[in-house]
Amino acid sequence: MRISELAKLAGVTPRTIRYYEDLGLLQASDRQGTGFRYYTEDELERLQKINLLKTLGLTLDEISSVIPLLFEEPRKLAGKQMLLDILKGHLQAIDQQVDSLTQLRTELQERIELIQQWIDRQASQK
Amino acid sequence: MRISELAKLAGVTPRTIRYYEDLGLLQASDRQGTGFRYYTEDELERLQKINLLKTLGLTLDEISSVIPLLFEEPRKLAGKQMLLDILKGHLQAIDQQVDSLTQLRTELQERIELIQQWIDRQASQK
DNA sequence: ACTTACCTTTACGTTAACGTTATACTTTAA
DNA sequence: TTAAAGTATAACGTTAACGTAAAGGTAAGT
Repeated sequence: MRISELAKLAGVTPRTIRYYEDLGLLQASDRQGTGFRYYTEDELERLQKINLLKTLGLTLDEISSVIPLLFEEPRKLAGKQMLLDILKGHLQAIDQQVDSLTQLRTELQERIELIQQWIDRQASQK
Repeated sequence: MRISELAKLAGVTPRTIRYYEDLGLLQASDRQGTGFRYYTEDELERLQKINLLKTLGLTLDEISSVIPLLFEEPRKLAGKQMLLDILKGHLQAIDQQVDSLTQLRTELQERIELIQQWIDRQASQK
């Protein structure tokens, strides 16, 4: 597929895809010289993963350091204990984020009930 | 306390605090004319909440719409069913984000184990 | 070969969220 | 009451993550 189709499927614009290519985040699977860029399902999957990481609050810079660890073949990554530590660091960050979200969730829930009570009380008062 | 102390406690700069004031996100508890701004624990708590929401990926604009619902007294919010719906929307968004994080967590975990196996295999091979 | 619809690069523009001066004013302590 | 340390406003600067417009190149069908 070409760039516009990929863009639609991923919910972004062609400009965004080219921008990611400049950053080294996403390469076209086929390209001859300065011709059109062609993509496959693999690039779509990778792009969707990038979008997911963005909604989780990561910058493109941070994503650049995580994405390879998720898509590169293990044997190319192996031999580097450091990478394992980085991944484990991300794991911890995720756990902490889940904790924060869970706490915020509780707080929101309490607030909702409080306001609901207020509404109910006003309704029964007239 | 004054602006610099609040800034330190919250891990931001004074500039950031004034910027939030411009956006209507955080008001000083005491202010005479153009004199110094004074803050209390309440503002610290609110500022920390803002920081939390930021790490969760919300923009300051989005935070502006959530913060009042968390800190305003219920009776001022009541009477507006709409607000309840907004809060419930945020609840759903949080649940979805937790799901995404959980899935990413699993993926990371699998990756870690894969790489670990590779390292172990290489170690036992010499 | 030619049209049509997309695509290419280049380059300047935009917005959010502050950083960084510069200049003047407030507080507090001596 | 004056010196030192912190703070005030105003205004221009910066970076990330694209948007947008211009000028030309490509691919596919006819």
